[in-house]
Amino acid sequence: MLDLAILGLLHESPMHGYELRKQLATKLGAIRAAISYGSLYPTLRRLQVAGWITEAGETAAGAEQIPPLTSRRGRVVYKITAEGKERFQELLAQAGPETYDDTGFGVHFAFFARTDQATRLRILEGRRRKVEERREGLRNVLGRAAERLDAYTLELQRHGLDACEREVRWLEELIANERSGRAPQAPTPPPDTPERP
Amino acid sequence: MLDLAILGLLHESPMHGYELRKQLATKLGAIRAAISYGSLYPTLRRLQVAGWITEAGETAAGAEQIPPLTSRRGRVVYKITAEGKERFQELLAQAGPETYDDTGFGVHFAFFARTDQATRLRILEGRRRKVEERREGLRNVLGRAAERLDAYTLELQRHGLDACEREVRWLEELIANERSGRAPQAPTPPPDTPERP
DNA sequence: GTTGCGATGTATCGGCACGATACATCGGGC
DNA sequence: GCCCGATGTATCGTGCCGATACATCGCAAC
Repeated sequence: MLDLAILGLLHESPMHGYELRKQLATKLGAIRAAISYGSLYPTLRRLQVAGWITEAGETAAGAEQIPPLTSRRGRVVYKITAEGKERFQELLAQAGPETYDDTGFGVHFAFFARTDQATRLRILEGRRRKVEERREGLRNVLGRAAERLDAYTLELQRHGLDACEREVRWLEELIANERSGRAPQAPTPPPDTPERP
Repeated sequence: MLDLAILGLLHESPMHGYELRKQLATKLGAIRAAISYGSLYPTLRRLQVAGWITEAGETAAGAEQIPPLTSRRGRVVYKITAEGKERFQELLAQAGPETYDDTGFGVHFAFFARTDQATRLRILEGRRRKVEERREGLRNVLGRAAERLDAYTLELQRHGLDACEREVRWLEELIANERSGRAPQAPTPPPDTPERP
């Protein structure tokens, strides 16, 4: 999952690790807190040995003429390779089971702008299916096993069920939008075009 | 986190691993899918060497007189010890940062019936604080960095923001209920008591 | 009646991600 | 002059996951 996210961000522009982490935090802020360095740097190394990214060096205007001033470590800027772009598309389009869990779906969705409509529909429907299953499970528990659980546990299930139902509705809207070929999303689209003078 | 969940379930009754996994799935169905055996069995071992649980053997009515019929492996039933019960209370009441993330809070909440009101309030408020921070982060991104993100990413943030706002409202309700000393929760409590004849 | 399949049941292995920690530089406020 | 918070790279131990292996049981189809 990290592979996809990192390749996606480096697809937009080269970056060093620290910056990558910050961008990841804003781009995926709705999904996960912030990626740990204990995940980031090993992943970068993995992507590098696989040939999907390369070190670009820090040779911007005004560097390099003072190379070992104080044995400066220097930021390591990574950029995506051609193979990396292919890998990115592959990861983005492929649909394993982990594509539909909370994190996996979130990451895929965040890069929907780089996919085709068919893939978007496939992923949205897969996610819907998974959330519906979860919803049915919660409904069953609330229906049949309700008397065997305490009030707090039940309240937790109710809240979870509510979240599932909301997400399904949200997904339905997105799917309808995709099918009608409309723009990504317009939250309650305005009755008439306000950009027109 | 698994430690708390397992000790909590074994606190209710002794169980073997498979059953534990199923109960966990229904009790925490709103929080997480189902615990992996690759987590469950090592955790059970860990709890056992720590002295918090013990093997209770499978000596129910009608076993043991046919011990090695076909070299039967036999189910391993675990039960909680007195130290385990202490540990459970300790884990349940202690509030580290991981107590307030999605999973951690969910597990704690699922066992709220075994806590005192002060602890419940502390955890509910800690969780609220954390969700509020997340909410503010999303509001900032949607406000300031909106034009630098594509429509799908923005929609993801909107959906995340909505979920945060809902959860904060939910927590507010729960906190108000706790403070008023009322029963755990009553989703729009009925106007008059229907259990009375 | 046997065969085969799904549920029950215990267990390990490789790999990913996390939190804690260490270390170094830089700019600015006190 | 000094410290502190932001920037920046990196490793280590540990928890948890998915895949996999293996064994038993009841029962339904043939």
